[in-house]
Amino acid sequence: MASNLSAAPDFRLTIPQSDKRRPIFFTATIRKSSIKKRLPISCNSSQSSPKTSQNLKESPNPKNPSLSDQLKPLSATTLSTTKDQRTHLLSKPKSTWVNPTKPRRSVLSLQRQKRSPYSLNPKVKELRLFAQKLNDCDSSSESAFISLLEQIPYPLTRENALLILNSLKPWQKAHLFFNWLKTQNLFPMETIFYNVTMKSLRFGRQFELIDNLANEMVSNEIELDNITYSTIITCAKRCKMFDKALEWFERMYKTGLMPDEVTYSAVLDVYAKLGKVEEVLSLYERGVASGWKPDPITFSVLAKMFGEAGDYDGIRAGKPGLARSLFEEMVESGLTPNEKSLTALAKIYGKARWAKDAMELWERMRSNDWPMDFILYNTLLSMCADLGMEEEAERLFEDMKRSEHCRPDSWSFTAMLNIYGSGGNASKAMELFEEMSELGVDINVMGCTCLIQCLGKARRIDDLVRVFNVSIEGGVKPDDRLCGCLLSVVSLCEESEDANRVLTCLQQANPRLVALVRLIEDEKTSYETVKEEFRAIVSDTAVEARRPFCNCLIDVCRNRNLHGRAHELLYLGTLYGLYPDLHNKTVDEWSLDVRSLSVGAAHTALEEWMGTLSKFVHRKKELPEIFSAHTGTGTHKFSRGLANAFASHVEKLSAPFRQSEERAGCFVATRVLRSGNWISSTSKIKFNSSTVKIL
DNA sequence: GTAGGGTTAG
Repeated sequence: MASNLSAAPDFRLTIPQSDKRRPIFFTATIRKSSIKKRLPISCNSSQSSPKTSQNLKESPNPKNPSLSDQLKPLSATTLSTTKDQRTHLLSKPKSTWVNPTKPRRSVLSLQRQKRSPYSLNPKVKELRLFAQKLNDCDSSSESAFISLLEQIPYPLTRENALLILNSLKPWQKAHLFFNWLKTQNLFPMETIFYNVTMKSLRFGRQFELIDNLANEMVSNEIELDNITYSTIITCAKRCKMFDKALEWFERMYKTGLMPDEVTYSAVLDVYAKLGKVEEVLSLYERGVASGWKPDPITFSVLAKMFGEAGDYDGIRAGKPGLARSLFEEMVESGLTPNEKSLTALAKIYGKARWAKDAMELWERMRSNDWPMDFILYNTLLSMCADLGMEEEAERLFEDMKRSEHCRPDSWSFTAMLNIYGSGGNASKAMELFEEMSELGVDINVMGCTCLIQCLGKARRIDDLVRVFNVSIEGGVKPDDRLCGCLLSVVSLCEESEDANRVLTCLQQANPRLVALVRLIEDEKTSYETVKEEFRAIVSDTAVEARRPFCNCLIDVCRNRNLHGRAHELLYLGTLYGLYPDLHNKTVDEWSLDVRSLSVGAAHTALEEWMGTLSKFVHRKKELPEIFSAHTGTGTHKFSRGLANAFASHVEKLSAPFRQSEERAGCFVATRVLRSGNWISSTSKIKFNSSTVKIL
């Protein structure tokens, strides 16, 4: 086949814009350079320079499938792609893939790149000492470093140079040494010298230097091997330059080099970090179809992705199930899961609220004597916190105390504080706090937040104030979440004296927020004033704490019977984008989603919504058949109680919503066509139960 | 950190 490099098609992977949110497989297209309507995979894609592209000896030879080809939807090749079948595929890859008449092209090399054998260097000790001297010399002076280098008391053979290069840190020194070596012309600079230098540069996150070195290799026709590519790719990944990582992966394919499993799993992780779940699964499945048996590291990459991709408050998205199938497959194939694989899985089970699987996993870990480290212990404790498994957490915590290398640290204590906190066990949480001071384990801002939340719910304001003060003295820097937590306690306080004591704590952490509370409490404050101060504070607050701030402020108002102000705040929250998915309207159904709202904010939102409906009725505008309000089922520990509170509020308003039997966590009312006679009274709309059919 | 891949919260 004639190969004309300049006319070679652009094989960059592209995803049609309209397909970005498709649940199953995206469509990859091989784009000719003239077609520009597609989105590149990265938002900031940079093309390699023409010079390096040519030097890479890229070939359109179909034996070297491009990444785009790897990612073609399986439906276009041999597999159907429904979720059920995928789960089956993951558990029985071989039987699904056998196709003797048309074997699939391999996408990765099953043989991991061999390293050159380590030759024993008789001068290893002395050379290490010399390298240490180089490491110790003044980093700011290049000339001092070079002159010291020139005093090397040993012949600078290839092996000696490699040993020194390997021992130099930080990256600046390794880089200097490497550049100096090149000027000495003592021996040819082979791939391994570049690889070792690149690894050092990676520690310094010096992607640009690595990129330069890689291009230099291409120019000088020094072979780039799998170790080179995986180092480049992981450096780009660590620098969050995902487009560069993928670009180098593409370049590797184009030169005809097959990735081995290390490079391949590094790339899977790049896609995982980009949130491109379907692409990861596609690559994974193709790898398996090539005969690859993924190892525990690949499992961790996939499992971590599943853990982050799941919509855990929604319909569960099927991802935890895939992680479980993969895990079982891995164990069945004879691999022993390690600490990191187990950490990833424990995290998923916790987030997915899969208590039974979590318990079984733990039993298996114990009976099989699978490895544990302190991160795994801490993750298991967090999992117990997610699942409310207090006794199991206590057992684990005791295990840690008895262990030699996994003594509880501030993470472990925080997890325990979270467990006692979410279980409402303020006494045990306080015992833990005392234990921490005895053991000299400092409480951190997260532990402090959990404990204060717990003490606030138990109305133990004395303890709360003490914990806050001790934490501040111990160096805790309050963040926005801790402030939100204090504000939520303020909203719970029935006695103004208690509220004021908590506000005194909050004053130290966020005086402006306290000033806002004072403003909104004062009925004389104008809406415009509240709006301006609210906007200023929200824009200054961490994104994840903005909505909680607004929720709490609304709660404060409601608890002080300042309903008008609560409505103003809900409006402001909506105005500034804190409640983006609150309302949804289709022709047939109008819905209100209050899952991310506090009880007070949810009440306010319902009143607001019904007020709007009332206006529609008055104006005789067309109404949908169904009205629904989503409170969630309360499976998440922070959303418990919302459904109950909502139910009683609905009853108080005599609104005809009832919990739906078919749709969990959903209140539904429906309009009766024959009448449509909606009656409103005073400020609230009343759905007359004689005219409204209740589902 | 002895040429390459993956781990922890409120």
